Amino acid sequence: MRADATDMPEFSPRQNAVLEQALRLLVEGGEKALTTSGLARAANCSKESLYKWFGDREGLLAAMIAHQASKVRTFERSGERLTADLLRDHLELFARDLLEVLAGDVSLALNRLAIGQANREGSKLGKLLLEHGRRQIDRRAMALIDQGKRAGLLRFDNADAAYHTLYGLIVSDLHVRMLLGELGLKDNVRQAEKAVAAFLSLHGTQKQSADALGVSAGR
Amino acid sequence: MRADATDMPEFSPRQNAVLEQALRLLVEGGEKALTTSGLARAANCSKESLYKWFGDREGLLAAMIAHQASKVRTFERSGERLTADLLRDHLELFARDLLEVLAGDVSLALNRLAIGQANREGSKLGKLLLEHGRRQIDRRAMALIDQGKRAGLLRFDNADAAYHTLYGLIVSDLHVRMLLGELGLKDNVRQAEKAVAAFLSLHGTQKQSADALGVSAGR
DNA sequence: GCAGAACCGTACCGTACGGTACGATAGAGG
DNA sequence: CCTCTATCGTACCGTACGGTACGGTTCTGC
Repeated sequence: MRADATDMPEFSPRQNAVLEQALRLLVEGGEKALTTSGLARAANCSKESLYKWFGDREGLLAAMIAHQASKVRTFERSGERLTADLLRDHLELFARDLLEVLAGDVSLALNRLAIGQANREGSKLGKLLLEHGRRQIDRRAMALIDQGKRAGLLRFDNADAAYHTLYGLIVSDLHVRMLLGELGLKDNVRQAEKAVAAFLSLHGTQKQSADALGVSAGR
Repeated sequence: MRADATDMPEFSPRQNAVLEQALRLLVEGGEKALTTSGLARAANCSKESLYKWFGDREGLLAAMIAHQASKVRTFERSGERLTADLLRDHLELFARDLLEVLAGDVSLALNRLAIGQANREGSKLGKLLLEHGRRQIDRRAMALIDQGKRAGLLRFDNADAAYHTLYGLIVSDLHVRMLLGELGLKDNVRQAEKAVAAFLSLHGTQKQSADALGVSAGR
């Protein structure tokens, strides 16, 4: 289950159940629906226990983020010999997963919560969300494009910059739009394909067919 | 001043001054600092007037967005004959302006406010922010890349998709990171250059030097 | 079977917010 | 000079939140 032994408290099953209820309340009604009284009622626990377990409200929010992050594990299946097609497949899979994660109810709700809490410089929640939520996905992508470079399929100077390019091509302003309440894409798969095609056109070592880039006839 | 006669109420000078104070409070202390009592105190007006002018708290927030949007006007200087260098310059200028706008205190505060308010499907504030705040910048970029295509300098099937590609290359996940409390880029200019170089590599009709793409030696 | 801890449900407290009401003040118009 | 309107400052109200306290109940270890 848990690959790396990242310190962190870890919560009891009972506490996890309460955190799950908290996430449900947050998803369904936004931050204003997540009150201590409401959570105690929904989770059949006492407010006293909430404060005993999580300290205060901010501690509860932090625990919710940690709890949610602990549920998401990315399998790093490296090993296999990379070909151009295989690299493209993995990149597209990553893109689809990324789009799916960002569009998830819980992810959107937690991001809205942390963003609403943040002011200029220094949101505990924001930092926590970035570290816990992003680290997994970042590592997966970085490992992938690094592998692509070692296999001679990608070329770039700065792996971090290349990753940000990939991220931007996949997500564009979609994340912010969804955070603001807009609906997601109709076709994540096509978006993933187009983003990866563009990325390979920029950083791939092999000639890319222009079809998937949408620069010639078609669709 | 106002180019297009977009309906909308427009506020009196006094009301604008109050809205300016409201923005200041929001920027300095986040949403929790923007209370009706606090605003009345800061702006030397009565709460009664606030409710008379803006209806209720949500009306006030909407008025703040409208007020801020009314201050941002993009000059569409078209006309001139486009060359490849000119197109690149204009794209880079657009990229720099976009990065600067997104990193602005007021923009971040308003986006945080609207996002914090939003839950799944249907945030009045979110829709308002998207329409008022984004329309200007979108139109400017669309006009630019459309012009580029007519001049034979760009090629793409879907102008909207091309614009989103440009946007993603420029912004990547920077906007969300800043919304979460992270600091902005150290060098907006370089980011703008790299993004435009990548965009031209994808959709330009002329060969792009690989230098600016960061794929060869040279930092 | 019993002691102790953990926990639940409820009641309670102080505070601060959104929104309303009211008397006082100040210009504008005649 | 008088009146009307707009606004200010303050006081007020109901509500609902975060956080605490307490008695009753269940669970655990011995």
